[in-house]
Amino acid sequence: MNEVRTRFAPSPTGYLHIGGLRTALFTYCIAKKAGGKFILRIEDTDQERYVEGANEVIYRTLRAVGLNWDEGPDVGGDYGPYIQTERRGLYKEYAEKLVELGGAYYCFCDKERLAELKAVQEASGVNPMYDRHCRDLSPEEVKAKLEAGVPYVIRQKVPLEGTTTFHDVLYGDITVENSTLDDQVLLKTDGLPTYNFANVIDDHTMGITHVVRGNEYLASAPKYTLLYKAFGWEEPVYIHVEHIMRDKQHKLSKRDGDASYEDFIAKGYLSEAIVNYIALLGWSPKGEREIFSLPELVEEFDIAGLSKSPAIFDPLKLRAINGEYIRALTPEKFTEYAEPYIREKVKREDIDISKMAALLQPRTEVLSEIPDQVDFFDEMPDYDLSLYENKKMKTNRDTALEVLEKALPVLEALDDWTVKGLHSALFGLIEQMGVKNGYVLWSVRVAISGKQFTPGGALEVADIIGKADTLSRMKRSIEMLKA
RNA sequence: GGCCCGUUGGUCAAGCGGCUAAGACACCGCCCUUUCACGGCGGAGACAUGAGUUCGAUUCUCGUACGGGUCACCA
Repeated sequence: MNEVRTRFAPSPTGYLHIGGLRTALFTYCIAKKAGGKFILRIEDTDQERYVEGANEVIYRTLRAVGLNWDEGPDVGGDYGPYIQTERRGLYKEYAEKLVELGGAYYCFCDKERLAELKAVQEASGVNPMYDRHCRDLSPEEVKAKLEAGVPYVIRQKVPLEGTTTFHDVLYGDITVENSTLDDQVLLKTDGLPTYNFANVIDDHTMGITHVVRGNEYLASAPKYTLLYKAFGWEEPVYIHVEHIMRDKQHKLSKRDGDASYEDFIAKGYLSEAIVNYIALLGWSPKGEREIFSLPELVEEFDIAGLSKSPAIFDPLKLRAINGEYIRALTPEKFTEYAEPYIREKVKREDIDISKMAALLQPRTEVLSEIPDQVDFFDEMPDYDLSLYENKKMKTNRDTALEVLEKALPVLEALDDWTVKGLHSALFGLIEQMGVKNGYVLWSVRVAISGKQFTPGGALEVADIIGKADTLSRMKRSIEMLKA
């Protein structure tokens, strides 16, 4: 029984798209579920698009989410090198071998001729395809040109007639007419392979058993099948996955500003939540549970749960899942994550961050929304007195003034400045006045926060900002109500 | 345009010939509650369309519409 070997093969473009990350995730799951190997390969054959430092972005992101590879550029392995430009000689060798096998041929057409050809074809409404001008050059002609140093490419020799069928786990058999297939370039003038060729050579020589890739490759898949056949190699299992969309007609793209993993981290999303959410885009687990850690995902993963139609990325759902992860955090961990965000707005040193974090945790879905929730702790903002008007609490400016004037001395006399102490003091007043809790507490909370919504109620806010600040804020609010 | 693929509520989706067509997010209402949240309960909301096959189609076949992919010396 052969070991399952899967690979993630990104191009170093400088950032890792969320769709690519999802492909990596599925690829990883397939390997790990079967106890196999997950391999990282860098597809950098396009010299013009090379971006400095791009490989590191890939390593960093994959490691951050826990998709550790068993073989790859920086960790090595028995099938290296794992960077395509470092395998350059291999492709040429195989390309030449394919020529001998009759599956490819040398082509000396220059770009000008090709452009002209394409222009003519387009003008006459024909599908642009290479006209196979060099396909039947005699061995002597080829030899002469090669010796003369004429630049060349090697093209695939697609059968003129018949059909080709390839198999995809999700889509089943897909059959196409060979006549619709172009004699695509396999080896470029610069001696490097095109994706179409490198991919086949690498997957085979690296012993890849399952290929997960974006569905944009579905159309070229038959050509790969032909290549495998020409070499006499066994094809890997194909799984083409649909795209992640921004809306019904647009893919989630770099231009949307929120398509990369690092964008989401910067916005205060948790790594685990991102992974969990993207797993649910285009894949569904068997049961009704939808919160999974990476190891659980591996355990739960089943190719049968993959979807054949595109999925629209829903930021709201990501938020909700992120909220679940935040709530599941230990208080210590949440405090650690939240502190930098709290500190954006809260500078005073006498504040108990962990108390504040405890209030924030159940009402935070994304870390970046914390600053706006805590902007009143350092200093109470100016606020509109209409905040005191609340129908349900039966409060208004007049009742607020009455309540605050009664509460002030009670609090001034309070020594046990804790939530517990505050509770007994204010509830004593409530009982004495014979009113509902909210009648008193609503006004107090507004008076010391100046906000309609706060993390925690009057007791918690008073506890955190301390006695002195609470009293001075109340006095200020009383003055405002009197004016 | 040619070729390939897809189409279940607003979104993600379960479903694989017979179901009152799951569930989650979002939305609405109620409860809990000192606000907002959290939590609990409930509600509204879908098989693109036309034929066929079948005793019976969301499910199978074909057409139509709509959407996506692909047609590079990019991956």
